[in-house]
Amino acid sequence: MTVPLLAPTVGAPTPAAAVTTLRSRGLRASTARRAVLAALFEAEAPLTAEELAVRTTPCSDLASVYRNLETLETHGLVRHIHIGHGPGRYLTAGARDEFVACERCGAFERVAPAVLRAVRDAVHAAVGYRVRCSHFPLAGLCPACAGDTMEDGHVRPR
Amino acid sequence: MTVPLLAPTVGAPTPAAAVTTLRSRGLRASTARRAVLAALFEAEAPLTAEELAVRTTPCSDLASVYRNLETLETHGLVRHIHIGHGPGRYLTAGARDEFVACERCGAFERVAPAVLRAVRDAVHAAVGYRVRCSHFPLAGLCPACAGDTMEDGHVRPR
DNA sequence: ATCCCTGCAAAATATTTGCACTGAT
DNA sequence: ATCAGTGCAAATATTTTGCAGGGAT
Repeated sequence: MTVPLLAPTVGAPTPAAAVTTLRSRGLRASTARRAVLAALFEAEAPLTAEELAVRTTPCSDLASVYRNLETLETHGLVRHIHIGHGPGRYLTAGARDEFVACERCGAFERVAPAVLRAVRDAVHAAVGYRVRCSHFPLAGLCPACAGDTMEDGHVRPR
Repeated sequence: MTVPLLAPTVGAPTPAAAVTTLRSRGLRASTARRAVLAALFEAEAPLTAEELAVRTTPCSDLASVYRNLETLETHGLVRHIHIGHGPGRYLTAGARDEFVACERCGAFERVAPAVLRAVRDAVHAAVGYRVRCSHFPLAGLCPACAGDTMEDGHVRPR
């Protein structure tokens, strides 16, 4: 896939703007590509390739969805995150948001840059790594799942 | 796989101790199981199921390695982590270490609990999640890869 | 002797690739 | 008219599961 790890966020505010960007790079605005872009811009949450294929048939099939997501990602219009063990989830690349994800239920949400600044500083000072949670979210338990945690560290069975 | 998310760390200091634990739980100390345990206790770093299968043939095949890792994990003798996109990596469950992993080169290392306390506090205060980096490591760039980072956010091509 | 555990093969999940054809430019 | 991009099928990678036979207790 060769996703640039720290590509500058290019992004585009609308599908039309994305199409313009594509053309300016010498890429074609095919029906399948437009359909994927439209679905991503309409989506309220990050979508899997499978979900995108469903929403774009008969305009696009799964293999083309993957190929187009890769192309769009290479050109900074799309990016994806990995929530737990599940399939990758794609989103438009406007904001370089970072995420926390619940290991137990798969819930996830955006984390404010300010919070992560503290995280980055602590980890950088300790081990020299530059933390970045925009591709692999910070893992943990969401409030609801953490509420199930008992004193001894077990998770209460549901 | 149903790995208990917050199972208490049982662990065992040696393969022999692990065998004792197995027997006390009514499980059998089969040749394949002993071979997997021996390989994990000898390993310097976390191993993939594939690597374990290679190191244990002809004592154990890949499907049995997976089944045994699951059993051993359920009983708190083994655990695994996910480094980037790669296959899961298994290790003995003695210490409930947490990790940071480099998204670029796959390097990883343990993070001191004290450092993560700061991380956990910051994230819990901000979004209510309880951060835990023992299964999905904190992601970022290792010092070497971060050194390749240029001012504008690009990663310098190699 | 019981039955947990094994090997082998096939399935499941997620993603990638080969190839001939079609549509955007 | 060109050739980037497409659909379809097959391949790849990781992990799981069904089943009949074997070994630990």
